[in-house]
Amino acid sequence: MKPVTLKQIAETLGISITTASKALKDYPDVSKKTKRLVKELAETLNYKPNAFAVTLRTKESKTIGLIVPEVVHHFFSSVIKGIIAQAEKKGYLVIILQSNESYELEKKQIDLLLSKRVDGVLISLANGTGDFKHLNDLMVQDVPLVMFDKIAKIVNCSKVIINDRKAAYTATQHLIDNGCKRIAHFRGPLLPQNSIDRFLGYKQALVDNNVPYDPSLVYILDDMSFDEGKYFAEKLLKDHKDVDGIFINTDLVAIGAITKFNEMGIKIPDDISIVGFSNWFMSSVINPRLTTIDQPGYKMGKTAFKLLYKEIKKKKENLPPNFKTVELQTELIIRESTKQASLSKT
Amino acid sequence: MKPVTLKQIAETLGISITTASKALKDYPDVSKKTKRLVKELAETLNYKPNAFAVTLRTKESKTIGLIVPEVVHHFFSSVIKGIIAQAEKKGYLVIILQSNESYELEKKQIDLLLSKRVDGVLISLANGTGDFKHLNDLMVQDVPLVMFDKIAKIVNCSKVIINDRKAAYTATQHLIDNGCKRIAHFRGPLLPQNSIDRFLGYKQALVDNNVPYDPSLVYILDDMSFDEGKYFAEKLLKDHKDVDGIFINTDLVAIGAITKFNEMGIKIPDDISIVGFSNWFMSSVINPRLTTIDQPGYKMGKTAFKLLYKEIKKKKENLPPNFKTVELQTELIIRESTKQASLSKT
DNA sequence: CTGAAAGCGCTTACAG
DNA sequence: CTGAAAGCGCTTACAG
Repeated sequence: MKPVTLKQIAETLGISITTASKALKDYPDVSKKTKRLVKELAETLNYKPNAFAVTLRTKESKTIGLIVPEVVHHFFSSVIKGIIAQAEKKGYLVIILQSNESYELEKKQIDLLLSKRVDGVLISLANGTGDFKHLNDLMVQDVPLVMFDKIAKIVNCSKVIINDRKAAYTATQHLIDNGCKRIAHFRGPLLPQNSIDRFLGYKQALVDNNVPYDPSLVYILDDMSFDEGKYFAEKLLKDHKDVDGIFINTDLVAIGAITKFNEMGIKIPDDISIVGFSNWFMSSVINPRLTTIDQPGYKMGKTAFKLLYKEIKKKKENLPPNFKTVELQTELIIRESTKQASLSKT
Repeated sequence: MKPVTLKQIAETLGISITTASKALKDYPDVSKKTKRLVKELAETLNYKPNAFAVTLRTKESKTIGLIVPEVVHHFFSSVIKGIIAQAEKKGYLVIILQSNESYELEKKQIDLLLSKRVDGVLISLANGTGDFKHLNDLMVQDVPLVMFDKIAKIVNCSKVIINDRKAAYTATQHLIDNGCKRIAHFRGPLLPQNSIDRFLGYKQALVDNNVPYDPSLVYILDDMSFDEGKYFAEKLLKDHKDVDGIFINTDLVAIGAITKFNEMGIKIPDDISIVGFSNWFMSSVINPRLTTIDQPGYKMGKTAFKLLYKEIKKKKENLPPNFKTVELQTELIIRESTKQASLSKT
């Protein structure tokens, strides 16, 4: 059965399409009786306006696009959940695309979203993304854009971030407060802003505490996977017998490292203290429970949509955009993988 | 800047819109020169056909809807990834909605997708879903529907499932083979077909092995969460001092139970053997490593889209639908949370 | 209070 | 090889 159209309703009732349309939308200049008739019939026939016809007229698709590097990922799936929840409240639908950390894919997907005439785009950049022309395409076409988590500082748009540098500083400071002298860092790939910032925060904390910075203690990971965590944990011990602390980007990697250390009989935190990043719930389940930085994914998703929504509204009202960068709070969650600073001080 | 239209291209080149349209789509009856000119200009202006106008004409949105109970969930996010990947290959976009296990939300979302004129719908039912009228709306409007994982047997459409009953039977048999006599079952809510089937498989295995079935050993969980796993692990031990095995729906719950047992000093598998379900990667990380049933999420996603694609094609060619139920293979992954049958037999 | 008409941006059967 | 015309299903300014 073909979907019911306004025309059918109008013909059945012997009125014009115009009146039928207005009746459904409660225009004040339609009689109560007509409204009732139209609405009843629409209900009976299960009429739903053809969203494409509406969009074509109104230029509003009530749909936004979302590009994330990876869907199967605790942090991003939390963000997705936040975005969908908030979008639904405002009557927006979300098309989700996954860049697999690839610049090429990301570019294609922006194109796709552009041709789908989405009302706005939310993006967390791929690790492989080094230039931002594809984002410019959005700007040029006046499609509102909000970046979150993995952002590009140069791109002029609203952003939702955490203070990666500060969070990493806090994490490293915590290790130092626990008496660590030789602190390694498992960092992410070279391009993403957040792995740069976390590295910078780590380094700064060392400098501020007069702990010598040793580049050979910094390991660059590609996948940020559990297996990489295991691999580099073992490698680190081979390279440096004297490490006593590690600040690790992403709990998943940290849990890999803990697993390997457990297998090797290394005691955590007695031999090595570990701080992770993200506060994935598994980090409170692993043995020993992982000290980490809490990174609010769900909230980030909600906030990102809210910012996007504001810009969509601004655009509709022909107001100039008002780019904002919202910084969400992070928190150090102290657990068993570090000696508790508070205890060792008393 | 407004998006470029066909009209602008045609006017710039001094040709008709018709010809411009045909040139871009490589119709054979357009001269090479015209084609070249049009294509070049389109490229320069970064022209992208307005998808809504196209859809309005062609009745094809090249978009499908996906409804899952929960996004932040390892199994479902794997399915999502499979679906997006496969959809992209065929040029389809995916709108993702989350029902939060609520029938009401699910219903609303079907409505939304219907008004968005998606070409097809993929769904895994909410736990709260007890009737299927909302799915009928899809059928009536001739929108292809494929269900996966949490399906309704009565609904007449294509499905992708695993043999939950057989898998649960295998899991329970494995516990019995390991000498377990008092086997508990942590099952899911009452409505979903898969928690019913798993329960049935569990029961059947007991009966076939002359192990008495004791209803008080079956616990019904609501959330299937980590915390519920902990809670019921403790409760189980209070209720039944003599349990020696548990078959637990979902690794997440099983990991909760293991965590609680570890805290309580219960030895796994010496005191109690445990088999989980899903083969979430954390199950090979937890201590002891969890014996479980492997449930192929990514593959399920790919398969579900493939089935949907076939039906979309059938519909376009005005062929009758050909509903199929694809059963994906599961596998028992034996790890440390059960005594290894092979070893104990030799 | 009602409706004819224009138009959103495309595609395609048809005529020349 | 090219193009005028109809139409997809709506919305809305305008006339009556």
